[in-house]
Amino acid sequence: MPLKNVDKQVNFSKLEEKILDFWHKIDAFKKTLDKNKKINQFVFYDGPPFATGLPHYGHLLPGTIKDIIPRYQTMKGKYVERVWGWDCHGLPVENLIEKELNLNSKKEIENFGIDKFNEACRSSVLRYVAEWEKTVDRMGRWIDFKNAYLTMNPSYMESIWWVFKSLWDKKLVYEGFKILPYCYRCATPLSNFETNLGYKDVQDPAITVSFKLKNEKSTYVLAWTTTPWTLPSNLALAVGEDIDYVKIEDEGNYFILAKALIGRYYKDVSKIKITEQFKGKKLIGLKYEPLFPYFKELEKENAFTIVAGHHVTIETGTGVVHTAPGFGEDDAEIGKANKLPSVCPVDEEGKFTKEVSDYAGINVKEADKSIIKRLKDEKKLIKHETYQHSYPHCWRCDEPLIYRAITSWFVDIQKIKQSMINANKKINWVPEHLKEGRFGKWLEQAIDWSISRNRYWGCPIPIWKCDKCENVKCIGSISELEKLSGKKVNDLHKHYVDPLTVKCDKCNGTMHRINEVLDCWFESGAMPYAQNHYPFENKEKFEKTYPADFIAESLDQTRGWFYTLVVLGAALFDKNAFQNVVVSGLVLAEDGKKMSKRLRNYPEVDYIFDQYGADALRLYLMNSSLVKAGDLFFSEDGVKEVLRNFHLPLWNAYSFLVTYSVVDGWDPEKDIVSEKSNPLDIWLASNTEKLVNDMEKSLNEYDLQKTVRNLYKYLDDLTNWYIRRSRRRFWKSENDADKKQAYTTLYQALLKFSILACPIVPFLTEEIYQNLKVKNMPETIHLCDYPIENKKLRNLDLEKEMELIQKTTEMGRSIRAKVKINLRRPLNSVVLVTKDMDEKKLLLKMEEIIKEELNVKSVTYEEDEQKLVNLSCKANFKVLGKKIGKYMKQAADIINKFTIKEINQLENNETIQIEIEDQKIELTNEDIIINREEKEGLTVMNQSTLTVALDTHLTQDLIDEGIARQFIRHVQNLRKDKDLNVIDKISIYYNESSNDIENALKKWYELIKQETLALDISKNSKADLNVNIEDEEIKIGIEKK
RNA sequence: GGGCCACUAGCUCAGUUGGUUAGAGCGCGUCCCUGAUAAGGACGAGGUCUCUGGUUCAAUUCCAGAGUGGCCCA
Repeated sequence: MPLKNVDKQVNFSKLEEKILDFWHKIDAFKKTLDKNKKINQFVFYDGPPFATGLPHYGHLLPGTIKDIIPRYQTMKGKYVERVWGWDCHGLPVENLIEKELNLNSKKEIENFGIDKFNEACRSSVLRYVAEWEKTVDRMGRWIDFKNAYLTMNPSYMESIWWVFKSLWDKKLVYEGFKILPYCYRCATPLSNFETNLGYKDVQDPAITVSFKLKNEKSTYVLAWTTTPWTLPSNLALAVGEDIDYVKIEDEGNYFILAKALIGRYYKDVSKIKITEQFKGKKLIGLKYEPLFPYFKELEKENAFTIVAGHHVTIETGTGVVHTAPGFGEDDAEIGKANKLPSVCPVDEEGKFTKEVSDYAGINVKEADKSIIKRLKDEKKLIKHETYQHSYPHCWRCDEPLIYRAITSWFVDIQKIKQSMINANKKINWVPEHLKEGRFGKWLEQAIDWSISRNRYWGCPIPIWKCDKCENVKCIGSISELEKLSGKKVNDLHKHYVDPLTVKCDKCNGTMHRINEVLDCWFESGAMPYAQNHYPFENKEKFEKTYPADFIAESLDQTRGWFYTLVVLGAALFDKNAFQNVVVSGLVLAEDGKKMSKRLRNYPEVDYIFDQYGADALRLYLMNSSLVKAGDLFFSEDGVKEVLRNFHLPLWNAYSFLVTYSVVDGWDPEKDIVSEKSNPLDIWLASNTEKLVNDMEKSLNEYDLQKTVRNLYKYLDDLTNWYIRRSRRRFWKSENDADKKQAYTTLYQALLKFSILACPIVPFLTEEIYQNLKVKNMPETIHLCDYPIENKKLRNLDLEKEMELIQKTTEMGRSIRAKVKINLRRPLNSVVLVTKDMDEKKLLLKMEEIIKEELNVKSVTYEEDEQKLVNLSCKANFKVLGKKIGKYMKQAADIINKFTIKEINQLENNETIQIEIEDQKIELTNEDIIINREEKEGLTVMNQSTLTVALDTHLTQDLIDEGIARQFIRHVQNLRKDKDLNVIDKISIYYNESSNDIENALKKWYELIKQETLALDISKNSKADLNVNIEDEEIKIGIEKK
């Protein structure tokens, strides 16, 4: 069947919607999966997003990458299962439900009922699924939503238990006290990645208080803190061993502080009396009186002592650090090192406990003020300031975090760190620097992973503890729990499993589950196992699909999913969970700020789809450093540009083929010819194979930016060289052999290009394919095999030749521009000057193209370039530098002064000897670079060995032909203005004109008729359009016949 | 405070064994071309390759330090 005519006025967005319908109708995605089912797997894992928000560019970006690579691999014959996943658990969901149910604390949740709360979470966690599916579908991403894994499914959670138990059995889980950032409103510790979400600049009170030394008269050590509420828990003071301290006398009292910080407390340093100066070492071991009475008795246990601390600096405060081991990481470490006790008199909700009797029940932050007031009254407050610093806040409720000792469950990262580092060595990171850089560094300094959360909607930690004895049991499956509890278990959520008790096998006591649920990152990291319900089901399948060949997410997952995948992979199997990872960067708004709904500083995703389509967005995102973890300022103009630079040229090339083939009745079913004799055709075919090669290379390297650029480059060659050069071959009226070859070539090029580009721009290429495909070709482009380079079609010489011709004609055009002779006016000849015989041979071969491109009657060759250019030379630094090293500079000076004679000698492969500091250096042709500079006043251009000169001498014939050509052009414009078809015949009219024009028209009468499809040309008053030919106004007009 | 990345034309970015005329696209200016093209092309202006040191015959490139920005960690 001949090709179907296409609409030149194309709406790409509408077209995409049509294609989407088509895919749905034929179930295209499924067919591409079935094609390679179960053979040759290429394993892809999808990282689960939360469905609590709507998808945005930050999702579409990795989503596009996650679509392109699997599409490509599918076309390479791989079976690429793509199953979606939803992250269901965790604080984001809880937070949302709390707001909706107007619950403001853990107590309120518990009063409300954990069961009701959890069910509320369950029922609304998937609220935006429909929107997600719609958007993901619209962007052209193929992925299976129907079988999506849910982290809240019992089977998924059971696998999580198995994972946990495996870690437990390997002794990789322990319970410990850790100082953790803690949100008292949410009553839960936060993971380190969560903490980091909420750093804010805030002002806190900063007070300096005095600690009275024991056994020394009126002597006080000054310490500084921004958390006054931790002072009741003070158990030590830390000093730097090598820091200089001074004792100062001030109105009968003595104060000790770091020498470097005196200025903070005394404006006039000259007036103060320093009575002593010493290193911090001297202070260590001294005892002081507790500031508050609450833990006085701990003095027996070594509290209230001055100790050494590595973290002490003279950056802030007094150089003495107040130490409360229950409330700071450094403090806790110091406490451990000095065998200090630890106290933590603050409850879950951030209120002081009974131990601190005066403030019991008061929120610690609120207690700050009265603590300060009391210290002031007791004259222990030396200074009260406000301090601005960056302090973490809860990312969900905005309350300031506090640091406190918490019972928490940990994964012992230290034990498996080496395995993680080894696993990382096997991972191919794109971009590469992440491997040893950000991710590698992160692994090296990884601390133990706190995996317990004191929350509700999550996977319960499967640990049961005995009420009476120390016995602890980890349960790793539903059946084990059923057996031990004697109850049927259908659901593993907290409100189902917490009531289940187990009889202690050591003391006959009752074992209850511990309170905590798992960090939801643990669940997403366990996705390779849990999505298959491994090891309870799908053992074989799992083994075949682990590790993944490919994953892609954005940079923020370095500490998230990438990390947890690596941790669990290393812990369970001593393996890397994925082999290749493409890391995408951040999509920022055009103003360089974060995209913000509130600021409306970016166009909505749907708007972009409607206006420009998904292909344009995909290309735009892929053709940026986003695909190498770089940032991008999203710009609507950028998307629009894609339409201009990719869609339209491709569409025009396609519609060009279709338009003419329809006119000629050319039919790809019957009229494909195998022979190619025109160099342009051979070149295009070769160039297409080059593209095949380039695409394969860049896609195998996961370099999407390069991939897109390959396409752009090819498209430019196709439209601006091949088609432009070949136009006439398509509209010559005889249906000769050359024309058939041209159709065949362009057809094949467009078809192959479409197939090559279809993983990246799946819609546009499908549309083109649907028209181009013939019998026995797959029903969708995405079922095609990805092309393999056909080396037989490659013609490297020709590729080079064509480059030379392009260069030559560019130079010629540039000369025309310079001397202001436009291309329409023919010239007698172009003179090509080259000494390079190979080059000359090529030029000879392509003479026809050169003549046409430059509109000259003949091409002549010249060897003596010195008529046209001045020769000079300089050293070839790269070559010569390697040979002679430090003599380079002097050699360069000598070479610069070489005369024509010496240059010629070298050019004729003779050698020249020069001498530098008694060193004899032999110079050859290779060691210099010859510069050619066009002689002034000549119409000449030079690039390396090739010089192009135009003979600008005009004859009457040339002038006449130029006139005729201009006349033709005006007529063609008229045809276009009047929307004539390319086959419509016309009559041409013109009015009175000078003899010059008259003569030219007469002389070129036949040419004009032929070019414009005119039946006749006559003087007629119907001519009404003013045009300018050779500075003369005439009127012309046409009429359709 | 530490780590990673970036810094190249007005804007967005390429630029690998270090080699002397540093590129592309967009934008701007001038011109050309238009029988595939809501286009296309040519030419031009526009660069201390962030700065300072070092290594080297030679540094945009390698090293060290500084600055600015982004991200991450604390």
